[in-house]
Amino acid sequence: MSMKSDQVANALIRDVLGGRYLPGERLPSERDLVTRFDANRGAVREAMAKLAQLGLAEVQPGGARVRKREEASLDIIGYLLTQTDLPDPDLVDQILMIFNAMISLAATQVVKAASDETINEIRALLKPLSQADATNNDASHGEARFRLMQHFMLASENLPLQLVARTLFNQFAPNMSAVADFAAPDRERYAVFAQQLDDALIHRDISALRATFDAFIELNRESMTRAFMLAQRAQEAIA
Amino acid sequence: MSMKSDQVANALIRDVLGGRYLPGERLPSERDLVTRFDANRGAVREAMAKLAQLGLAEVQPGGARVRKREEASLDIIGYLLTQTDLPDPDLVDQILMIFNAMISLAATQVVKAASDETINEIRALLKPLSQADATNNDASHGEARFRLMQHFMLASENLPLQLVARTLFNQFAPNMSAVADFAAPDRERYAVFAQQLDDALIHRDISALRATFDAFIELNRESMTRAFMLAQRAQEAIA
DNA sequence: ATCGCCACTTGGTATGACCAATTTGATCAG
DNA sequence: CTGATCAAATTGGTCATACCAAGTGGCGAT
Repeated sequence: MSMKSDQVANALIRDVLGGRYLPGERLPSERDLVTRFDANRGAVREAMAKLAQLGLAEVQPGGARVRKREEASLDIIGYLLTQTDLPDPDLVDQILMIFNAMISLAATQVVKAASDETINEIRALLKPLSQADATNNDASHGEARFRLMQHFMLASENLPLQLVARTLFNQFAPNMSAVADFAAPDRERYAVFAQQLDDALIHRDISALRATFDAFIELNRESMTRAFMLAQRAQEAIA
Repeated sequence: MSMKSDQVANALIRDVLGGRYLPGERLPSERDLVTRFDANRGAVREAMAKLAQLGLAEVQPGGARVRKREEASLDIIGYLLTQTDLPDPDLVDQILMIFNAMISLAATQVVKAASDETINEIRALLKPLSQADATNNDASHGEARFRLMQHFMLASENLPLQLVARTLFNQFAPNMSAVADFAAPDRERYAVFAQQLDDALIHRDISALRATFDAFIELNRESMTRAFMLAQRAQEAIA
């Protein structure tokens, strides 16, 4: 059970992102929302403050107005993903693209500046991914990938980069459970990726690193697209 | 004059980011903050809600605790930049790095998918930057650069990418006024950049595009570093 | 049709009170 | 002395009510 102010905020966010209130339009007054949600004005105010902080509304004496979603905070992504039953594949693709760009940037920084010790730590994390045969199950394979990315992030020592990546991941992950079941990792191609990445790390070869991550992005995108198709089909089968 | 709740929030944010309250530590109770800031509890609660929404504090019945800044929202960047008189050069460098990665990604998407018309629109924006001589003043040169980047963003049609870039820019720009005066654009190198970018756009050459942006990043970084040194010196001259 | 004025609406703040969850610290059993 | 336990104090969450200042909108005068 969540707080009342959060319930109100979530409902309003859903309405705004769903297009019930269009950009520039006036939002109902706090006193009206009190009756609509059967809440206290304090709770409604906290909800409105949250919308304002998310950049979804501009609230002033006289009334609150909806802002364009392009002017909002990154934190609205999570709400956008939950607007529909199944997350919008295009949006997921775009998020993955940025996420990979962040990791690629982190990796570049690591190759440029990290100590040999750090490089070796990361190389150690590549081992579980370099075996093409399924000695580990899908879950542990996923965990290995996660640890690898996380280590790149930490080693980059770039706070805003970490914030972007974390924000995206935290909003992304919980919404992908419906699709995750259909995303079996392509171990062979991951193994190739791991091998190339290892080489790039050893020689501190930035362009090779970039090329490897580009291939990695494609791999991610393909498996995601496939998983989405399967999830879609499964959902239609129910209906 | 801003709202009381904002004043309280800003003060608390400053304290948290400044290390007055360490991660894991308990924040003062809302009732204590009421006396400390001479505000009512509603205002204090809205301030605490803002801290929670920024990911700086975790607030539960029983007390609020500070969270690690790595777990915060991207929206704290602006506050981090204002923590000191002059923004932290390292942080600025990191932000620029991400910002350029975003534009580079946007440009990649544009080259991959945009219509010829869009490509030509962007090429038109390159003209003011392709002249090495100072026919336009520094301000209009800056505006031309801004319009170029903005057009890439819009043309990418990638919402999360726009959100990341906008968030960073909006928090970054207002804090760089103290340094901006010392950042005269290197027109010659920008002209080279514009020419290479034009070629990459014409031939839709992604790798050339990447290489150009890499050079652009370096150009940005160098001019920023130089501007910071000059600003630092000017500030020391006052003191 | 335009401008200026005024009543009304709206958000911002302030008190005071009560509930539920958590924390705290004293107490007690081992 | 250590630990588990339980009751009291503390804390956040919600509610009701009231007042102020800033913006809105409609009215009438020009």
